[in-house]
Amino acid sequence: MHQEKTFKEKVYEIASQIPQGKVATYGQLAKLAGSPGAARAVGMCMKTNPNPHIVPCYKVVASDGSLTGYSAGEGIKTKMEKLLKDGVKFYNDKVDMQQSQWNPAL
DNA sequence: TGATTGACAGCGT
DNA sequence: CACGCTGCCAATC
Repeated sequence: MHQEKTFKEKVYEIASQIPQGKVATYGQLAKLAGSPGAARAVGMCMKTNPNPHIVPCYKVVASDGSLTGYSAGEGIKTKMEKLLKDGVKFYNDKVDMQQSQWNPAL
């Protein structure tokens, strides 16, 4: 292996570090991965997600707290249920970013 | 190598 | 408040 961890590898690692009861936005993961603005690239990584059991992609939500993507189970519905099970606070059909957005510095 | 894709983000209408 | 368009970035075909 010559190449260092690629962007998506970093994203997977960071996503797996999201604590229980918290969520992160695509843009946030992108920034933590070293490429702020690559929110779309992060989304593609989740889609290609080769290891869904180590990458809690359901903890990754849109910047406004709305759930996007997720093709497993009932889709967004299942994703919401998983987040609720994790202790994430919801507000209407969106995550309460005020309380549940992950703060890596914390 | 080039073009296309994709689970976004921000702003405008 | 809901919808649409543009811009950004990395991976994949």
